[in-house]
Amino acid sequence: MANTSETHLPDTTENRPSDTVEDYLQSIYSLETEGEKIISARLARWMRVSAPTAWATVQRMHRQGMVEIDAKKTIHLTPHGRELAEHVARRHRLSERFLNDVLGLGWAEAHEQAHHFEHAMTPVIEARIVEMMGNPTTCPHGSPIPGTGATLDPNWRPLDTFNVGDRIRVRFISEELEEDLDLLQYLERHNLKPGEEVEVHEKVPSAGLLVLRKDGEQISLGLQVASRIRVEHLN
Amino acid sequence: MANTSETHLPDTTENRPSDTVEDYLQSIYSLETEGEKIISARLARWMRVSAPTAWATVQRMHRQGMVEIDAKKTIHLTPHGRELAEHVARRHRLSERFLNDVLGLGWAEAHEQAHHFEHAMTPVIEARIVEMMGNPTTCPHGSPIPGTGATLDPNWRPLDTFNVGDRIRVRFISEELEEDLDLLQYLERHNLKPGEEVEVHEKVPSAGLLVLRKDGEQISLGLQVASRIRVEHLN
DNA sequence: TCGGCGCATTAGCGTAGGCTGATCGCAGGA
DNA sequence: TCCTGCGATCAGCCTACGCTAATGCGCCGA
Repeated sequence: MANTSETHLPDTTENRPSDTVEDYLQSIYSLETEGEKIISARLARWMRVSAPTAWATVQRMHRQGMVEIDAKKTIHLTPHGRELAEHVARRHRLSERFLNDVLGLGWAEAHEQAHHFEHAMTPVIEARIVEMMGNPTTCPHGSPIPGTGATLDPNWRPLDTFNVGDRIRVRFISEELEEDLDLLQYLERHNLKPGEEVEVHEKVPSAGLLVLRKDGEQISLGLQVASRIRVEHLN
Repeated sequence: MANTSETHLPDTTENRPSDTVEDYLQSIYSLETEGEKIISARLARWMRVSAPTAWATVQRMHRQGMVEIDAKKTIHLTPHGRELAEHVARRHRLSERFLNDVLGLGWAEAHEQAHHFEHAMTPVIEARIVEMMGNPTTCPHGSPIPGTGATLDPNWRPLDTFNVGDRIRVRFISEELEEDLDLLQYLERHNLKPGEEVEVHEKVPSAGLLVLRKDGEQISLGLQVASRIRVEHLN
Protein backbone atom coordinates (compact mmCIF):
# COMPACT_ATOMS: atom_id res chain seq x y z
CA MET A 1 0.00 0.00 0.00
CA ALA A 2 1.24 3.28 -0.88
CA ASN A 3 0.23 3.99 2.60
CA THR A 4 0.34 0.98 4.87
CA SER A 5 0.62 1.97 8.47
CA GLU A 6 2.48 4.79 10.09
CA THR A 7 3.11 3.38 13.50
CA HIS A 8 5.93 5.28 15.10
CA LEU A 9 7.29 8.02 12.92
CA PRO A 10 5.16 11.13 12.47
CA ASP A 11 5.20 10.69 8.68
CA THR A 12 6.94 13.58 7.05
CA THR A 13 5.03 13.46 3.79
CA GLU A 14 1.45 13.83 4.87
CA ASN A 15 -1.04 12.93 7.51
CA ARG A 16 -3.45 10.90 5.53
CA PRO A 17 -5.58 8.02 6.80
CA SER A 18 -4.60 4.54 5.66
CA ASP A 19 -6.01 3.33 2.37
CA THR A 20 -8.41 1.14 4.29
CA VAL A 21 -9.78 4.00 6.32
CA GLU A 22 -10.02 6.14 3.20
CA ASP A 23 -12.18 3.47 1.65
CA TYR A 24 -14.47 3.41 4.65
CA LEU A 25 -14.71 7.18 4.68
CA GLN A 26 -15.66 7.19 1.06
CA SER A 27 -18.33 4.54 1.50
CA ILE A 28 -19.83 6.30 4.48
CA TYR A 29 -19.79 9.58 2.62
CA SER A 30 -21.53 8.15 -0.44
CA LEU A 31 -24.16 6.30 1.53
CA GLU A 32 -24.82 9.33 3.67
CA THR A 33 -25.14 11.59 0.65
CA GLU A 34 -27.75 9.28 -0.76
CA GLY A 35 -29.63 9.34 2.53
CA GLU A 36 -28.87 5.79 3.59
CA LYS A 37 -28.68 4.69 7.18
CA ILE A 38 -25.17 3.57 7.87
CA ILE A 39 -24.56 0.68 10.22
CA SER A 40 -21.50 -1.43 10.70
CA ALA A 41 -22.99 -4.54 9.05
CA ARG A 42 -23.71 -2.52 5.94
CA LEU A 43 -20.13 -1.38 5.71
CA ALA A 44 -18.93 -4.94 6.23
CA ARG A 45 -20.89 -6.07 3.18
CA TRP A 46 -19.85 -3.06 1.16
CA MET A 47 -16.18 -3.51 1.96
CA ARG A 48 -16.44 -7.29 1.64
CA VAL A 49 -14.96 -7.97 5.05
CA SER A 50 -16.32 -9.82 8.07
CA ALA A 51 -18.54 -8.06 10.56
CA PRO A 52 -15.92 -8.01 13.35
CA THR A 53 -13.34 -6.55 10.97
CA ALA A 54 -15.59 -3.73 9.88
CA TRP A 55 -16.60 -3.11 13.43
CA ALA A 56 -13.00 -2.85 14.61
CA THR A 57 -12.16 -0.44 11.82
CA VAL A 58 -15.12 1.76 12.65
CA GLN A 59 -13.99 1.76 16.28
CA ARG A 60 -10.55 2.92 15.20
CA MET A 61 -12.12 5.66 13.14
CA HIS A 62 -14.18 6.64 16.15
CA ARG A 63 -11.08 6.87 18.32
CA GLN A 64 -9.54 9.10 15.69
CA GLY A 65 -12.52 11.42 15.72
CA MET A 66 -13.76 10.65 12.23
CA VAL A 67 -17.15 9.18 13.12
CA GLU A 68 -19.73 9.10 15.88
CA ILE A 69 -21.92 6.12 16.69
CA ASP A 70 -25.31 6.90 18.17
CA ALA A 71 -27.48 4.83 20.50
CA LYS A 72 -29.16 3.15 17.54
CA LYS A 73 -25.72 2.11 16.26
CA THR A 74 -25.98 4.43 13.31
CA ILE A 75 -22.66 5.79 12.12
CA HIS A 76 -22.28 9.50 11.38
CA LEU A 77 -19.33 11.45 10.07
CA THR A 78 -17.96 14.11 12.38
CA PRO A 79 -17.06 17.45 10.77
CA HIS A 80 -13.47 16.27 10.70
CA GLY A 81 -14.47 12.95 9.17
CA ARG A 82 -16.57 14.69 6.59
CA GLU A 83 -13.71 16.90 5.58
CA LEU A 84 -11.47 13.90 5.08
CA ALA A 85 -14.22 12.00 3.28
CA GLU A 86 -14.86 14.85 0.89
CA HIS A 87 -11.24 14.92 -0.05
CA VAL A 88 -11.21 11.18 -0.63
CA ALA A 89 -14.33 11.40 -2.76
CA ARG A 90 -12.80 14.28 -4.65
CA ARG A 91 -9.74 12.24 -5.47
CA HIS A 92 -11.84 9.26 -6.46
CA ARG A 93 -14.06 11.20 -8.83
CA LEU A 94 -11.18 13.13 -10.24
CA SER A 95 -9.47 9.80 -10.89
CA GLU A 96 -12.51 8.51 -12.71
CA ARG A 97 -12.65 11.60 -14.86
CA PHE A 98 -8.99 11.36 -15.61
CA LEU A 99 -9.03 7.67 -16.41
CA ASN A 100 -12.10 8.10 -18.56
CA ASP A 101 -11.26 11.31 -20.37
CA VAL A 102 -7.49 11.23 -20.61
CA LEU A 103 -6.55 7.58 -20.60
CA GLY A 104 -9.67 6.57 -22.46
CA LEU A 105 -10.76 3.80 -20.14
CA GLY A 106 -14.26 2.47 -20.41
CA TRP A 107 -16.81 3.99 -18.13
CA ALA A 108 -17.11 0.92 -15.94
CA GLU A 109 -13.40 0.23 -15.94
CA ALA A 110 -12.62 3.78 -14.91
CA HIS A 111 -14.55 3.28 -11.71
CA GLU A 112 -12.75 0.09 -10.87
CA GLN A 113 -9.29 1.43 -11.61
CA ALA A 114 -9.99 4.64 -9.74
CA HIS A 115 -10.15 2.58 -6.58
CA HIS A 116 -6.43 2.03 -6.86
CA PHE A 117 -5.56 5.29 -8.50
CA GLU A 118 -7.17 7.52 -5.89
CA HIS A 119 -4.82 6.35 -3.18
CA ALA A 120 -1.80 7.38 -5.19
CA MET A 121 -3.09 10.86 -5.85
CA THR A 122 -0.91 13.26 -3.91
CA PRO A 123 -1.73 16.97 -3.70
CA VAL A 124 0.85 17.63 -6.41
CA ILE A 125 -0.65 15.15 -8.84
CA GLU A 126 -4.15 16.24 -7.96
CA ALA A 127 -3.33 19.83 -8.78
CA ARG A 128 -1.82 18.96 -12.15
CA ILE A 129 -4.72 16.77 -13.13
CA VAL A 130 -7.26 19.40 -12.18
CA GLU A 131 -5.37 21.95 -14.21
CA MET A 132 -4.93 19.65 -17.17
CA MET A 133 -8.63 18.82 -17.27
CA GLY A 134 -9.96 22.32 -16.75
CA ASN A 135 -11.41 21.83 -13.29
CA PRO A 136 -14.13 19.24 -13.98
CA THR A 137 -17.14 19.32 -11.64
CA THR A 138 -18.52 15.78 -11.84
CA CYS A 139 -17.27 12.25 -12.28
CA PRO A 140 -18.35 10.36 -15.39
CA HIS A 141 -21.32 8.90 -13.52
CA GLY A 142 -22.60 12.30 -12.49
CA SER A 143 -21.41 12.56 -8.89
CA PRO A 144 -20.29 16.09 -8.08
CA ILE A 145 -16.61 16.50 -7.29
CA PRO A 146 -16.30 18.04 -3.81
CA GLY A 147 -14.41 21.28 -3.73
CA THR A 148 -15.81 22.49 -7.04
CA GLY A 149 -19.03 23.81 -5.60
CA ALA A 150 -21.08 21.42 -7.71
CA THR A 151 -24.02 19.67 -6.03
CA LEU A 152 -26.78 17.27 -6.97
CA ASP A 153 -29.78 19.23 -8.16
CA PRO A 154 -32.66 18.33 -5.81
CA ASN A 155 -35.02 18.41 -8.79
CA TRP A 156 -33.38 15.31 -10.16
CA ARG A 157 -35.52 12.43 -8.99
CA PRO A 158 -35.12 8.64 -8.99
CA LEU A 159 -35.90 7.13 -12.35
CA ASP A 160 -38.43 4.69 -10.89
CA THR A 161 -40.73 7.56 -9.92
CA PHE A 162 -41.52 8.39 -13.54
CA ASN A 163 -44.21 6.91 -15.73
CA VAL A 164 -44.74 5.75 -19.25
CA GLY A 165 -44.34 8.60 -21.70
CA ASP A 166 -42.17 10.77 -19.48
CA ARG A 167 -39.13 12.17 -21.20
CA ILE A 168 -36.13 12.51 -19.00
CA ARG A 169 -32.44 13.26 -19.01
CA VAL A 170 -30.07 10.98 -17.09
CA ARG A 171 -28.13 12.94 -14.49
CA PHE A 172 -26.63 10.66 -11.89
CA ILE A 173 -25.84 6.99 -11.30
CA SER A 174 -25.63 6.01 -7.63
CA GLU A 175 -22.24 5.04 -6.25
CA GLU A 176 -23.94 1.95 -4.99
CA LEU A 177 -24.60 0.74 -8.51
CA GLU A 178 -21.02 1.46 -9.43
CA GLU A 179 -19.93 -1.58 -7.50
CA ASP A 180 -21.69 -3.74 -10.05
CA LEU A 181 -19.32 -3.70 -12.99
CA ASP A 182 -21.57 -5.78 -15.22
CA LEU A 183 -24.33 -3.30 -14.69
CA LEU A 184 -22.07 -0.36 -15.43
CA GLN A 185 -20.99 -2.04 -18.62
CA TYR A 186 -24.61 -2.65 -19.53
CA LEU A 187 -25.46 1.00 -18.96
CA GLU A 188 -22.44 2.10 -20.92
CA ARG A 189 -23.19 -0.24 -23.80
CA HIS A 190 -26.63 1.28 -24.08
CA ASN A 191 -25.17 4.74 -23.67
CA LEU A 192 -27.30 5.38 -20.63
CA LYS A 193 -25.07 8.00 -19.06
CA PRO A 194 -25.39 11.49 -17.63
CA GLY A 195 -26.59 13.94 -20.23
CA GLU A 196 -28.44 11.37 -22.34
CA GLU A 197 -32.12 11.75 -23.05
CA VAL A 198 -34.57 8.83 -22.84
CA GLU A 199 -38.27 8.12 -22.63
CA VAL A 200 -40.05 5.78 -20.25
CA HIS A 201 -41.50 3.16 -22.55
CA GLU A 202 -43.00 0.66 -20.18
CA LYS A 203 -43.32 0.19 -16.45
CA VAL A 204 -44.28 -3.12 -14.88
CA PRO A 205 -44.18 -2.77 -11.10
CA SER A 206 -45.36 -6.32 -10.59
CA ALA A 207 -42.33 -7.59 -12.46
CA GLY A 208 -40.10 -4.91 -10.98
CA LEU A 209 -39.30 -3.82 -14.49
CA LEU A 210 -38.84 -0.56 -16.33
CA VAL A 211 -38.24 -0.27 -20.06
CA LEU A 212 -36.73 2.85 -21.57
CA ARG A 213 -36.64 3.94 -25.16
CA LYS A 214 -33.62 5.67 -26.57
CA ASP A 215 -32.78 6.21 -30.23
CA GLY A 216 -35.35 3.61 -31.17
CA GLU A 217 -33.72 1.07 -28.91
CA GLN A 218 -35.34 -0.44 -25.84
CA ILE A 219 -33.42 -0.73 -22.62
CA SER A 220 -34.72 -2.78 -19.68
CA LEU A 221 -33.88 -1.96 -16.12
CA GLY A 222 -34.93 -3.41 -12.79
CA LEU A 223 -36.93 -0.94 -10.74
CA GLN A 224 -34.46 -1.48 -7.96
CA VAL A 225 -31.70 -0.26 -10.23
CA ALA A 226 -33.84 2.54 -11.61
CA SER A 227 -34.43 3.84 -8.13
CA ARG A 228 -30.73 4.55 -7.84
CA ILE A 229 -30.52 6.58 -11.03
CA ARG A 230 -31.51 10.23 -10.76
CA VAL A 231 -32.89 11.97 -13.77
CA GLU A 232 -34.16 15.37 -14.81
CA HIS A 233 -37.75 15.61 -15.99
CA LEU A 234 -38.11 17.16 -19.44
CA ASN A 235 -41.75 18.33 -19.18
CA MET B 1 -1.52 1.12 0.89
CA ALA B 2 -3.17 0.37 -2.33
CA ASN B 3 -2.12 -3.09 -1.48
CA THR B 4 -1.82 -3.70 2.21
CA SER B 5 -1.86 -7.36 3.04
CA GLU B 6 -3.72 -10.22 1.54
CA THR B 7 -3.91 -12.59 4.46
CA HIS B 8 -6.59 -15.13 3.77
CA LEU B 9 -8.33 -14.58 0.50
CA PRO B 10 -6.40 -15.43 -2.66
CA ASP B 11 -6.89 -11.90 -4.00
CA THR B 12 -8.97 -11.99 -7.12
CA THR B 13 -7.48 -8.91 -8.73
CA GLU B 14 -3.80 -9.76 -8.92
CA ASN B 15 -1.03 -11.44 -7.13
CA ARG B 16 1.29 -8.59 -6.55
CA PRO B 17 3.74 -8.22 -3.69
CA SER B 18 2.91 -5.63 -1.03
CA ASP B 19 4.02 -2.08 -1.68
CA THR B 20 6.79 -2.56 0.84
CA VAL B 21 8.15 -5.62 -0.89
CA GLU B 22 7.88 -3.87 -4.24
CA ASP B 23 10.05 -1.09 -2.87
CA TYR B 24 12.65 -3.57 -1.72
CA LEU B 25 12.60 -5.35 -5.05
CA GLN B 26 13.14 -2.12 -6.83
CA SER B 27 16.05 -1.11 -4.63
CA ILE B 28 17.73 -4.45 -4.98
CA TYR B 29 17.23 -4.35 -8.70
CA SER B 30 18.72 -0.89 -9.09
CA LEU B 31 21.69 -1.57 -6.85
CA GLU B 32 22.34 -4.83 -8.59
CA THR B 33 22.16 -3.23 -12.02
CA GLU B 34 24.77 -0.73 -10.95
CA GLY B 35 26.99 -3.53 -9.73
CA GLU B 36 26.63 -2.85 -6.04
CA LYS B 37 26.93 -5.51 -3.38
CA ILE B 38 23.59 -5.81 -1.66
CA ILE B 39 23.46 -6.57 2.03
CA SER B 40 20.64 -6.17 4.48
CA ALA B 41 22.18 -3.18 6.24
CA ARG B 42 22.40 -1.35 2.96
CA LEU B 43 18.73 -1.89 2.30
CA ALA B 44 17.89 -0.75 5.80
CA ARG B 45 19.56 2.58 5.16
CA TRP B 46 18.07 2.90 1.71
CA MET B 47 14.57 2.17 2.91
CA ARG B 48 15.07 4.25 6.04
CA VAL B 49 14.05 1.47 8.40
CA SER B 50 15.87 -0.23 11.26
CA ALA B 51 18.20 -3.13 10.58
CA PRO B 52 15.91 -5.76 12.12
CA THR B 53 12.98 -4.50 10.07
CA ALA B 54 14.88 -4.74 6.83
CA TRP B 55 16.23 -8.11 7.81
CA ALA B 56 12.76 -9.47 8.54
CA THR B 57 11.44 -8.22 5.25
CA VAL B 58 14.30 -9.80 3.35
CA GLN B 59 13.57 -13.06 5.17
CA ARG B 60 9.96 -12.87 4.05
CA MET B 61 11.09 -12.25 0.52
CA HIS B 62 13.37 -15.23 0.81
CA ARG B 63 10.52 -17.43 1.98
CA GLN B 64 8.55 -16.29 -1.02
CA GLY B 65 11.35 -17.21 -3.37
CA MET B 66 12.24 -13.72 -4.49
CA VAL B 67 15.80 -13.58 -3.18
CA GLU B 68 18.68 -15.81 -2.15
CA ILE B 69 21.15 -15.00 0.57
CA ASP B 70 24.60 -16.46 0.16
CA ALA B 71 27.18 -17.40 2.80
CA LYS B 72 28.66 -13.91 2.69
CA LYS B 73 25.17 -12.50 3.42
CA THR B 74 24.92 -10.97 0.01
CA ILE B 75 21.40 -10.77 -1.34
CA HIS B 76 20.66 -11.90 -4.89
CA LEU B 77 17.44 -11.85 -6.86
CA THR B 78 16.14 -15.22 -7.95
CA PRO B 79 14.80 -15.44 -11.52
CA HIS B 80 11.33 -15.03 -10.09
CA GLY B 81 12.43 -12.07 -8.00
CA ARG B 82 14.10 -10.49 -10.98
CA GLU B 83 10.98 -10.81 -13.03
CA LEU B 84 8.93 -9.10 -10.35
CA ALA B 85 11.60 -6.45 -9.85
CA GLU B 86 11.76 -5.65 -13.53
CA HIS B 87 8.07 -5.07 -13.60
CA VAL B 88 8.26 -2.81 -10.59
CA ALA B 89 11.11 -0.84 -12.14
CA ARG B 90 9.16 -0.63 -15.36
CA ARG B 91 6.19 0.85 -13.58
CA HIS B 92 8.38 3.27 -11.67
CA ARG B 93 10.17 4.56 -14.73
CA LEU B 94 7.00 4.72 -16.73
CA SER B 95 5.48 6.74 -13.91
CA GLU B 96 8.38 9.15 -13.98
CA ARG B 97 8.05 9.61 -17.71
CA PHE B 98 4.34 10.12 -17.41
CA LEU B 99 4.56 12.56 -14.54
CA ASN B 100 7.32 14.46 -16.27
CA ASP B 101 6.06 14.49 -19.84
CA VAL B 102 2.29 14.47 -19.44
CA LEU B 103 1.62 16.12 -16.10
CA GLY B 104 4.58 18.45 -16.45
CA LEU B 105 6.12 17.78 -13.06
CA GLY B 106 9.66 18.89 -12.44
CA TRP B 107 12.34 16.35 -13.02
CA ALA B 108 13.09 15.87 -9.34
CA GLU B 109 9.47 15.97 -8.32
CA ALA B 110 8.55 13.32 -10.85
CA HIS B 111 10.88 10.88 -9.16
CA GLU B 112 9.41 11.54 -5.76
CA GLN B 113 5.81 11.31 -6.87
CA ALA B 114 6.49 8.21 -8.90
CA HIS B 115 7.16 6.41 -5.65
CA HIS B 116 3.48 6.67 -4.87
CA PHE B 117 2.20 6.49 -8.37
CA GLU B 118 3.93 3.27 -9.33
CA HIS B 119 2.01 1.28 -6.75
CA ALA B 120 -1.29 2.33 -8.23
CA MET B 121 -0.35 1.38 -11.75
CA THR B 122 -2.46 -1.61 -12.71
CA PRO B 123 -1.88 -3.48 -15.96
CA VAL B 124 -4.77 -1.59 -17.51
CA ILE B 125 -3.41 1.82 -16.63
CA GLU B 126 0.08 0.75 -17.58
CA ALA B 127 -1.07 -0.26 -21.03
CA ARG B 128 -2.89 3.01 -21.65
CA ILE B 129 0.02 5.10 -20.51
CA VAL B 130 2.47 3.20 -22.69
CA GLU B 131 0.18 3.66 -25.63
CA MET B 132 -0.44 7.31 -24.94
CA MET B 133 3.26 8.04 -24.69
CA GLY B 134 4.41 6.03 -27.68
CA ASN B 135 6.27 3.31 -25.82
CA PRO B 136 9.07 5.31 -24.18
CA THR B 137 12.30 3.42 -23.51
CA THR B 138 13.90 5.36 -20.67
CA CYS B 139 12.88 7.32 -17.62
CA PRO B 140 13.73 11.03 -17.54
CA HIS B 141 17.00 10.27 -15.76
CA GLY B 142 18.12 7.83 -18.39
CA SER B 143 17.34 4.47 -16.82
CA PRO B 144 16.07 2.03 -19.42
CA ILE B 145 12.48 0.88 -18.96
CA PRO B 146 12.44 -2.92 -18.66
CA GLY B 147 10.33 -4.66 -21.24
CA THR B 148 11.25 -2.23 -24.00
CA GLY B 149 14.53 -3.91 -24.88
CA ALA B 150 16.49 -0.79 -24.01
CA THR B 151 19.72 -1.23 -22.05
CA LEU B 152 22.52 0.90 -20.69
CA ASP B 153 25.23 1.21 -23.33
CA PRO B 154 28.41 -0.22 -21.80
CA ASN B 155 30.39 2.49 -23.54
CA TRP B 156 28.84 5.06 -21.27
CA ARG B 157 31.30 5.54 -18.44
CA PRO B 158 31.20 7.30 -15.08
CA LEU B 159 31.70 11.02 -15.42
CA ASP B 160 34.54 11.05 -12.91
CA THR B 161 36.72 9.00 -15.25
CA PHE B 162 37.03 11.84 -17.75
CA ASN B 163 39.56 14.63 -17.81
CA VAL B 164 39.79 18.34 -18.48
CA GLY B 165 38.90 19.09 -22.06
CA ASP B 166 36.83 15.99 -22.68
CA ARG B 167 33.52 16.64 -24.34
CA ILE B 168 30.74 14.33 -23.24
CA ARG B 169 27.04 13.75 -23.47
CA VAL B 170 25.10 12.98 -20.31
CA ARG B 171 23.33 9.65 -20.56
CA PHE B 172 22.31 8.34 -17.18
CA ILE B 173 21.86 9.51 -13.60
CA SER B 174 22.14 6.73 -11.03
CA GLU B 175 19.02 5.75 -9.12
CA GLU B 176 21.08 6.24 -6.03
CA LEU B 177 21.41 9.94 -6.68
CA GLU B 178 17.72 10.18 -7.30
CA GLU B 179 17.08 9.84 -3.61
CA ASP B 180 18.68 13.22 -3.09
CA LEU B 181 16.01 15.64 -4.23
CA ASP B 182 18.14 18.71 -3.70
CA LEU B 183 20.76 17.26 -5.98
CA LEU B 184 18.18 16.38 -8.62
CA GLN B 185 16.89 19.90 -8.50
CA TYR B 186 20.41 21.22 -8.81
CA LEU B 187 21.05 19.05 -11.87
CA GLU B 188 17.75 20.07 -13.38
CA ARG B 189 18.36 23.74 -12.74
CA HIS B 190 21.61 23.49 -14.63
CA ASN B 191 19.95 21.41 -17.30
CA LEU B 192 22.36 18.56 -16.71
CA LYS B 193 20.12 15.78 -18.00
CA PRO B 194 20.34 12.90 -20.43
CA GLY B 195 21.08 14.10 -23.94
CA GLU B 196 22.86 17.27 -22.88
CA GLU B 197 26.41 17.98 -23.99
CA VAL B 198 29.07 19.34 -21.64
CA GLU B 199 32.80 19.75 -21.34
CA VAL B 200 35.01 18.88 -18.39
CA HIS B 201 36.37 22.24 -17.36
CA GLU B 202 38.32 21.44 -14.24
CA LYS B 203 39.09 18.40 -12.14
CA VAL B 204 40.47 18.65 -8.61
CA PRO B 205 40.76 15.14 -7.17
CA SER B 206 42.28 16.43 -3.95
CA ALA B 207 39.16 18.48 -3.33
CA GLY B 208 36.92 15.75 -4.76
CA LEU B 209 35.63 18.29 -7.24
CA LEU B 210 34.72 18.35 -10.89
CA VAL B 211 33.71 21.46 -12.80
CA LEU B 212 31.79 21.20 -16.05
CA ARG B 213 31.21 23.84 -18.67
CA LYS B 214 27.95 24.08 -20.49
CA ASP B 215 26.65 26.98 -22.58
CA GLY B 216 29.29 29.21 -21.03
CA GLU B 217 28.11 28.31 -17.56
CA GLN B 218 30.19 26.42 -15.00
CA ILE B 219 28.66 23.60 -13.00
CA SER B 220 30.44 22.07 -10.01
CA LEU B 221 29.94 18.49 -8.95
CA GLY B 222 31.49 16.34 -6.26
CA LEU B 223 33.52 13.49 -7.74
CA GLN B 224 31.42 11.15 -5.65
CA VAL B 225 28.34 12.38 -7.46
CA ALA B 226 30.10 12.42 -10.82
CA SER B 227 30.97 8.77 -10.41
CA ARG B 228 27.29 7.95 -10.45
CA ILE B 229 26.56 9.77 -13.67
CA ARG B 230 27.32 7.87 -16.87
CA VAL B 231 28.22 9.78 -19.97
CA GLU B 232 29.08 9.16 -23.58
CA HIS B 233 32.48 10.32 -24.77
CA LEU B 234 32.32 12.63 -27.78
CA ASN B 235 35.91 12.11 -29.11
C1' DT C 1 46.88 -8.92 19.89
C1' DC C 2 43.02 -6.26 21.36
C1' DG C 3 39.42 -2.91 20.97
C1' DG C 4 35.89 -1.23 18.14
C1' DC C 5 32.74 -0.91 14.69
C1' DG C 6 29.63 -2.56 11.39
C1' DC C 7 26.42 -6.07 10.49
C1' DA C 8 23.37 -9.98 11.54
C1' DT C 9 20.09 -11.81 14.54
C1' DT C 10 17.12 -12.77 18.51
C1' DA C 11 13.74 -11.32 21.77
C1' DG C 12 9.95 -8.69 22.82
C1' DC C 13 6.40 -5.15 21.56
C1' DG C 14 2.95 -2.36 19.14
C1' DT C 15 -0.64 -1.20 15.45
C1' DA C 16 -3.44 -2.07 11.37
C1' DG C 17 -6.29 -5.20 9.30
C1' DG C 18 -8.16 -9.73 8.41
C1' DC C 19 -10.68 -14.17 10.05
C1' DT C 20 -13.55 -17.69 12.70
C1' DG C 21 -16.34 -18.95 16.41
C1' DA C 22 -19.16 -17.83 20.07
C1' DT C 23 -22.61 -15.05 22.75
C1' DC C 24 -26.27 -11.78 23.35
C1' DG C 25 -30.11 -8.77 22.46
C1' DC C 26 -33.81 -7.21 19.90
C1' DA C 27 -37.51 -7.11 16.55
C1' DG C 28 -40.73 -9.35 13.86
C1' DG C 29 -43.31 -13.34 12.27
C1' DA C 30 -45.83 -17.65 13.21
C1' DT D 1 -45.55 -15.95 23.34
C1' DC D 2 -41.78 -18.21 21.49
C1' DC D 3 -38.49 -18.69 17.75
C1' DT D 4 -35.55 -17.11 14.35
C1' DG D 5 -32.41 -14.23 12.26
C1' DC D 6 -29.71 -10.17 11.92
C1' DG D 7 -26.51 -7.18 13.94
C1' DA D 8 -23.17 -6.12 17.61
C1' DT D 9 -19.37 -7.65 20.12
C1' DC D 10 -15.97 -10.45 22.62
C1' DA D 11 -12.20 -13.80 22.54
C1' DG D 12 -8.54 -15.60 20.25
C1' DC D 13 -5.44 -15.89 16.13
C1' DC D 14 -2.65 -14.56 12.09
C1' DT D 15 0.48 -11.74 8.90
C1' DA D 16 2.88 -7.58 7.56
C1' DC D 17 5.75 -4.03 9.14
C1' DG D 18 7.85 -0.95 12.28
C1' DC D 19 10.85 -0.25 16.68
C1' DT D 20 14.32 -0.80 20.63
C1' DA D 21 17.53 -3.42 23.30
C1' DA D 22 20.95 -6.78 23.49
C1' DT D 23 23.94 -10.38 21.83
C1' DG D 24 27.28 -12.38 18.79
C1' DC D 25 30.75 -12.27 15.22
C1' DG D 26 34.34 -11.02 12.20
C1' DC D 27 37.50 -7.81 10.37
C1' DC D 28 40.54 -3.83 10.60
C1' DG D 29 43.57 -0.67 12.44
C1' DA D 30 46.56 0.65 16.32
